[in-house]
Amino acid sequence: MRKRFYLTTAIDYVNGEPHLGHAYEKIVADVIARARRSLGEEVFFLTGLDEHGQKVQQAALDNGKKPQAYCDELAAVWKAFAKKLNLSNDDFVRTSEPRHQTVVQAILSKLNAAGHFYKAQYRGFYSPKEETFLTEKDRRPDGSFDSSYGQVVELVEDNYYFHLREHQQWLIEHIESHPKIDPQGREFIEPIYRRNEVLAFLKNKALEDLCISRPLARLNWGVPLPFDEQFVTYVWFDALVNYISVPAAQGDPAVLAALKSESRKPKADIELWPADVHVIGKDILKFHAVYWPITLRAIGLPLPKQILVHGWWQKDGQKMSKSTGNVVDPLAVIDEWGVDAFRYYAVRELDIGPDGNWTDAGFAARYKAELADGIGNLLNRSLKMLQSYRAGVVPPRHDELAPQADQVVNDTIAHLRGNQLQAALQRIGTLVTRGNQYVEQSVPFKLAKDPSKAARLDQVLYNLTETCRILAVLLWPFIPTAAEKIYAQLGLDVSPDKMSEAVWGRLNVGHTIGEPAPLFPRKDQPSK
RNA sequence: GCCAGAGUAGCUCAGGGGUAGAGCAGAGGACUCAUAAGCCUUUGGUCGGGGGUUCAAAUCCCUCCUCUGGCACCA
Repeated sequence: MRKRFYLTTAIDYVNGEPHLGHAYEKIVADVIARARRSLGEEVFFLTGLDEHGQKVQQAALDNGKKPQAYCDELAAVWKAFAKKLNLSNDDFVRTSEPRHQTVVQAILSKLNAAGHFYKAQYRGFYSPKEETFLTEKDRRPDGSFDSSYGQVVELVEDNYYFHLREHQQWLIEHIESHPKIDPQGREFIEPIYRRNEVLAFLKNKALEDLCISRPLARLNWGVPLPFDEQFVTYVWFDALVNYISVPAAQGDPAVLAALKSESRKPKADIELWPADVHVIGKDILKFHAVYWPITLRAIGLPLPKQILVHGWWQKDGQKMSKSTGNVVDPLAVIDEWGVDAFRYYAVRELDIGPDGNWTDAGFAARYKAELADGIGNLLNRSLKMLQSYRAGVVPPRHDELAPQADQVVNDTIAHLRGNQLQAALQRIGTLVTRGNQYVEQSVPFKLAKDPSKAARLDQVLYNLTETCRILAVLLWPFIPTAAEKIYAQLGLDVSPDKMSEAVWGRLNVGHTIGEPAPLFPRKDQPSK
């Protein structure tokens, strides 16, 4: 029994269509999850849905449905989306689930009993569309509000607030004192410029207390406050708790102890909290880097080890927007190109952190150059030669390319441990290039014409075949089904899902490979 | 407005006082095992403008311009 590598994605707001941004974040998390499993760690990968709130309530009403029934329908869509992306998540949380809500209420009770909340009257402007309170600062000189807020109403109402100010100093210190949490030098908040933003935010002004309730009269689709039935919980407070409500439901001893839960029995074999990585978008950094750590501290739980912040995608250099039709539909791309190509491009094109730019031409170019003509062609030419010249039977081991393969394996593992997924793919790409160069230099097709060169041909064919096998193991976290196809073509009936197999020489003499077939079929674009 | 960061080859970016780099795109070549794939060679740049420090500046300083991000919301 040992602690699992626990990683999460943001939970998506159910009331919308899955788009490229959602897909990207989930793929990044999935690659990390698969990489860690491949490296031999026990992993728990969580994703899910945020279902409460005004907009969902309103949308359900507009559709003539009860919120729960409405969410059930949409949840099916989102779960199918996760499957389509080939996510390897271990659980899928929905905030409307009882297992989640009981934890939210237990936390609210605990924090309230400990005096973290107070009730106060709020008077001011509110945007139902954005579910947010507005201040005088949000007002334009003429007194109006930006149209993005929709209809703005003036409210006078009581609400519960979470004392934050007393937490400001220790949080600053925590962020500053946790710059390096492992040998790769990962920050508590990464990339470092996001960390600096949070520090600047915390240092520049006093935190305003967080409003954690909404009056039942205005919103009933939420988790009721256990100590005041006239209110439900603010959606953000509700949503963040998913990161520990699922561990609680799974029986994580640390979380259950903090909640003093008597209804659930700890399971000794499930140690999840603290999370190793929260993968989030830059838009929700403040919730994860400020409100969430403070909430955890108040509950008495340790903080997550890392918040990994990714950027946003543009399409053709422009912000994606439904109204202009300037969007990338992940499902359409996957249907046309396959899920592996989609996963590959997303991770290869955009490093975790900066914003990226999706272009269809760029996608097609990478598919052709790196997948079809790169790894795909190397595999195909290697196996076809082994099939033609040696009837598909692996010759005796030979280690000509072993040193370079070992280096690529070592570097790739280091990159994966540091969540440097783009760098890992780039490094793997150098082994593909090396394989193709090796074919040109060793000219096996010429050796095959000269019977006196048979021994040399054996050597070359072994090096090529073994390189392909190593590549399958390295690529598995990124493009699992393609990696498995490589193994199948090599005649190996297991999955290349263990990095410990990325060791030169595991392919045995006398083994017979399977049938070669184009891994990423070339797509000749109709010339327009 | 304020605070960061960035402006280097057609594109994406690395370099960070001492002869300008990579990948892709473009051009040329030899080959033929392969998904007409791959490999080799190669053309591109007064390193945003101006001023300064220095024997020497893409690199340090000043100034201006432009872009991006954060300061208020959103995967």
